Amino acid sequence: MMNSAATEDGIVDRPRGARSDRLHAQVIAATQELLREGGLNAATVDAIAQRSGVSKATIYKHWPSRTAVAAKAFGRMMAEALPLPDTGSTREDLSEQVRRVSAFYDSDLGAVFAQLIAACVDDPAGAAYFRKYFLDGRRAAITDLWQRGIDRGDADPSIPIDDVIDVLFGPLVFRRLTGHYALTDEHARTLAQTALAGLLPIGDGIAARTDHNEQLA
Amino acid sequence: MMNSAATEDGIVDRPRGARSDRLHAQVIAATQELLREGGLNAATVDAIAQRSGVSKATIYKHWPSRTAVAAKAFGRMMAEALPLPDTGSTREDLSEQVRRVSAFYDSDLGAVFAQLIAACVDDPAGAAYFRKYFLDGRRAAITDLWQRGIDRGDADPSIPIDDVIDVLFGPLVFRRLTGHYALTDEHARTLAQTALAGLLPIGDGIAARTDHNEQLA
Amino acid sequence: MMNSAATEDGIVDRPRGARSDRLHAQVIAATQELLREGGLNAATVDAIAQRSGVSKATIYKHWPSRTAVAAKAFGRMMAEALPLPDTGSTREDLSEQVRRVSAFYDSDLGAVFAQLIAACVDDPAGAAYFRKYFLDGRRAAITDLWQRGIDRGDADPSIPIDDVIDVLFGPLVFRRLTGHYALTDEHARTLAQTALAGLLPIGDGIAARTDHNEQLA
Amino acid sequence: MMNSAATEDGIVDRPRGARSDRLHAQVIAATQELLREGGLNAATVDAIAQRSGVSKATIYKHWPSRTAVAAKAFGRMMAEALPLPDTGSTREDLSEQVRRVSAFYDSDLGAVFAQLIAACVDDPAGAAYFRKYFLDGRRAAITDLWQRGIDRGDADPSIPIDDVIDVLFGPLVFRRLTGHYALTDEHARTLAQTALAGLLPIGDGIAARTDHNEQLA
DNA sequence: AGCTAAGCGAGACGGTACGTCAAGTCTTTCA
DNA sequence: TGAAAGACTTGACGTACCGTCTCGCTTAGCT
Repeated sequence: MMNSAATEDGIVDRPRGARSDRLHAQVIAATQELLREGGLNAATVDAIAQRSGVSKATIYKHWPSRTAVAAKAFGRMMAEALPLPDTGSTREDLSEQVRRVSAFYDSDLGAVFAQLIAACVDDPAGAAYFRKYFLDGRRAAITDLWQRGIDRGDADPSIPIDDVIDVLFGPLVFRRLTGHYALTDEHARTLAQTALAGLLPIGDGIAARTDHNEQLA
Repeated sequence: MMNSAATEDGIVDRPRGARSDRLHAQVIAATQELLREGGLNAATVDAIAQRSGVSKATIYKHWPSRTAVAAKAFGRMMAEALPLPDTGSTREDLSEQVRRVSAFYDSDLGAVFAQLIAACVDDPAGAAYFRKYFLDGRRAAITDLWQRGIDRGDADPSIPIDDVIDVLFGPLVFRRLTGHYALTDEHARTLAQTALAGLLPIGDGIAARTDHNEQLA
Repeated sequence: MMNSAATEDGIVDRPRGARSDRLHAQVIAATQELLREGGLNAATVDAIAQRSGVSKATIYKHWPSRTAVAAKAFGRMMAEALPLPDTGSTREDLSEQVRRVSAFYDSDLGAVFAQLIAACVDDPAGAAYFRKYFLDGRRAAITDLWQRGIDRGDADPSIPIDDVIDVLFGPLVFRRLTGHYALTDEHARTLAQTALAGLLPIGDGIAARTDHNEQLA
Repeated sequence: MMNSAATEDGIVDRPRGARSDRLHAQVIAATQELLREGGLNAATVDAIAQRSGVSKATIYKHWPSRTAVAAKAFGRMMAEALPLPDTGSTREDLSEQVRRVSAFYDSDLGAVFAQLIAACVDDPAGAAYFRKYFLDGRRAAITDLWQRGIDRGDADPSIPIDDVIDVLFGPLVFRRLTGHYALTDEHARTLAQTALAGLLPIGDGIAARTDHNEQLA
């Protein structure tokens, strides 16, 4: 399945050199165009090869699978999208971000996002690329935002950041993939509120948002 | 794409009659076997036809797509799995359920679940089946659990049930699909706690878990 | 390598039926065109599929390999070529036929013949087709010619027909393939004479052309 | 197609010098190993380059094509194989040689021989190498044998030597390539007898093996 | 009981993309 | 400066699976 040296996480150790880098960039650019024009289904390896002028064989030397190419191209493409809000309030920031991400998922590029996640299910190597070139960046951004909150004193440092991120955005991913609940701004706003406030009332055997770590003992 | 009358939600209005019902059951049974043996990839339409003794053409008269068949088979297969806990405490019940679902996602059949979600992305008709025969049942169960909490007084009736469900289980789906965070029992336990307690402390401009609807105004 | 039921000699037992027959004929016709236009190299499976309107997958259901398709197409194409001479003299007939075959090998279609033979070397299944649809017919024709000579009394029935054929035409094949000796009419005429007369003089411990079987004792 | 100066017959005029000679020898040796181990298909240019430690570019400076390399390697490899018999009788010598060559063609290296001939069909430059480094030597040997016969008086000097060789060995080549007739010792023996005695009886309007040239007039 | 028409089994088919392979060319780097 | 290393293009390969389609056979259900 893989035809190049690969590090343990499935990321291919691609050829080095100026020429190689140029080809690499051409492939990414062509893939981005195709993703924009017709989604993941349009970004076949043949189409990428043709559009980029780089041969299929070379593409398979640089990436382990089509999904990996698309994941990297998509990650680069979205790098500057969805800039973080900075209202001074962590609650506001997160709520706003949930709404923005919801709107994004509901867009054409959001469909590409869904296709990529889907493609990762049977392609662990591709999934590694998706995480490295898309997810990691997104999650780092939210982590920054959260850290600001901690510094400011309105975020609880004892909550695992992965929980923070996934409780806020996991629901949107779930909804986007199965379509069981519409990705409207209204729903996003409510979701943020629900997630941020916690589901159950205080005093149900647990103090709300205090002493988080203790509860695990 | 569809070769039978279909209702607006993509569910095919299949032929009626005893014979038809028998064939239907055979297909579902064969598909379940195949899903168990080799996941979604093993459940090709050809394989289902061969194993069930029902022809491909007939299968496509009963379902709009392969995904739809698999979704229904999977739904039936999982119907009795993951029975709801009933500890008397909503918090305990939900926390326990999050852990069970996490363990399920981490299993072989959890992989099938992920494959089905993935397959739904480019197959709206299949997605309708997945929702109808799998998701809806799951969500109804959690809804019941939540209702018990409301009746008991430890659940807030103003929170949209879709938020309840998705905040608790969306993170697990997200993690299962991209693999960015392991589905361990430890993580599940913590996640439940985080989701149930709310992310931010009380007094950050909002009262925790009270007067939920008001906030939307 | 083979994806259809195949008889022991490598000939695929292709689907039956009117539609199937029509497709079969289309493939053969398209292949013949391509062979004429650009030789074996032009008759790629993709090209045949495109030109014939028959899909690649179907072609591979009817034949075990590209060589097999080409061999059959070529055999059908050449069926009426090179009609046997009938001068009343076996010597004259054979000599004439050697010259005709030499001229044929030297032509464009002779090049295709050489390419087919070459392709058979690493494709036993293709070779079976080449023998069945091309060689066998040719050899049967020479056998007929030879039988006329036997009936007439000027051919020796004790000589194995395979020796007759191969001594006369094997040299031409050899020359065509390696190009070590030109396929001129002059050379063909001389070759026929040499082959027909025998290489060594009478009285070299063996009687010329008499009692063939005895010599083996 | 060719990247070095080449003489008119396709033989590359390779670089001179001690270093160059060493590289040349390494390539030939590596190719011989590969041919022995896995036939022509194993002797890919990449494999030869790797095994010999000589780069592909350098190989293409010394030879016009892969076939050419293999042909030369094969020729060198077979140089001492199949030594000529010398029984004192031309008939015996030739008959014995036909049997030896038949046995050789039926061996593993005989398969390589067939693959090389096949490869020459679409590679005139390679064919030139095959003739120069393999065929020519073989043919010269038979020519010597035949000359001994002429000197001895039991071979007819008027028969073109190319006819002698091709009538005797062309049939074996033909049989080896298409597999239409088995390469058994029995068949070889009979073939030699047939070829050496001539196909048609004396008195069929031509004197057997006499006055060969006259017949052409 | 026989007729008829829908339902069905069997499986051929087109389409589309996949990932692979090897030949031959070209570039970069090293000694 | 010449070769090693190896990246790159090209072109074809054979495979897989989807969803469609055609052809008879079967079997209800009606006459």
